[in-house]
Amino acid sequence: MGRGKVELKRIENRVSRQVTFSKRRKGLLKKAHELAVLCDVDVGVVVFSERGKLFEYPDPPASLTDLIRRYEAVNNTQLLQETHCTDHQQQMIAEIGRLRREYQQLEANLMAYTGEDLSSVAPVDELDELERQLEMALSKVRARKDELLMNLKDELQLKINGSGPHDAAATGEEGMEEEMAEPAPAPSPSFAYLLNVNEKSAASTMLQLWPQTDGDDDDVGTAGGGGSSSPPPPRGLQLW
Amino acid sequence: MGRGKVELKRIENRVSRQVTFSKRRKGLLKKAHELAVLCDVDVGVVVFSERGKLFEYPDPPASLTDLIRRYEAVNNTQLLQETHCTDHQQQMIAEIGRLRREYQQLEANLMAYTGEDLSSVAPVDELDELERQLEMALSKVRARKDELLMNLKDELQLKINGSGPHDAAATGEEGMEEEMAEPAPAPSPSFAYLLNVNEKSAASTMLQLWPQTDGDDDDVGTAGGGGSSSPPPPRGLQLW
DNA sequence: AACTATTTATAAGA
DNA sequence: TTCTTATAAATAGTT
Repeated sequence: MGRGKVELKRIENRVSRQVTFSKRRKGLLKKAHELAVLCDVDVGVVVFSERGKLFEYPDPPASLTDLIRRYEAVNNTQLLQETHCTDHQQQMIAEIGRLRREYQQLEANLMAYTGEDLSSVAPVDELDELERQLEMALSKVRARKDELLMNLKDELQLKINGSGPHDAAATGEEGMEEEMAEPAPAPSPSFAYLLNVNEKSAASTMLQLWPQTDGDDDDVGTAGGGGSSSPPPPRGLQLW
Repeated sequence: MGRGKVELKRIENRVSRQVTFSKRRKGLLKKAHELAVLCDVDVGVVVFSERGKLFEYPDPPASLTDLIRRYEAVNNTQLLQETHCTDHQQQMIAEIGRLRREYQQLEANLMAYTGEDLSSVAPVDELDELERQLEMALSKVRARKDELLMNLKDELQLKINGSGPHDAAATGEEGMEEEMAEPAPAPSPSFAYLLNVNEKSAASTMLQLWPQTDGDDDDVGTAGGGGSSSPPPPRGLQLW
């Protein structure tokens, strides 16, 4: 509903995400209310904004608590009453501070790299360095592109020469790749506009922060050529 | 929505009430899902039919329990002074999760931009786009460098020629932003190797997480880049 | 369950 | 953020 159709995926633009959140949250709570009234049933809704703010139905959560009890009864769930929070709070605070700092730093780097905000690159010689790096990056990207294109070309040529009862037609220029060139890319998480944070698994959310499987947890094989870097270390600290 | 408007009151007819319940319940859960995905937030819905049957979102109620826990935490906090920490904990947990996700995303972008790891940029046309962006960045950086160099040149020339004690220099045509032009960068956060987190600015930043700028209802501005972020509820207990 | 005619919800834009 | 408007969706009443 709206001027345009919208894909069911995380809205990357921060502002529109916020706006949409506001509108749809309101809509959802309204729907919940209508359902409850029209059909004379019990409905409970909780929504946590990105920053942890709570929105709920019913509004005076008088009965929401009861609903939750009912829910737990049905599910045989028990809430743990943990009161030992203080210990870990310091650790969490530290963690958040660290993450914020790292994020800002990273963001500044990206802004510089993009040329969007060069204010963090004051001295001329740093600009020079940045220029060099960009040139490097550019050549790498071009190399990669060429590589892919060459692979594609080879594949197509094979199809034409080799077997061939199948159509070898449209190959002319419409280089539609069916998958991608051979041995490399695994994830391919939508590149889109740089700087836009794209999320793949928004759906059922977090609270799984420290996966418990302390062993290994990365999924993105980083570590490009030489500069492997380890980002936010999975710094242990089981909090629960 | 429908052939006719309906009053917001219990539908007396048993059958239509049942039918409407079925339709609207489905609609509600769908809306909940959309909200969760589009806005990347946590949403929980429970619906008890008249006969007590439970319907819920998220579907595999894996996290619904967590949501309830969060809800209780928030809820209790308003009443119980003792468990205040849990509230903050939940918020902190949410914050940490969000930061981690955003950090990883940003990192992936930077890795791509740097050309260090192009695995996230699979399709050829995305590489093409990236190439374009890098070229843009490069030209911006060069422009900035030239600009600085020109300023420098002018300044020097003025010193040689005019020798006026005061600087009336570079004002000539610099449409520069007011804040930072040339007058000596204060911070200069070491550009160095991209990806390297510079720890200098660490100290002052952190632990100022939720500025306590109490507002009203909706949460507003985020923080992502700018940094300013609007606080989660005032819910007492300053931790820092 | 399907099928429309309508009402709602909203995405964009101001 | 709120208002407005064009459209997409949800769904009430019908088949």
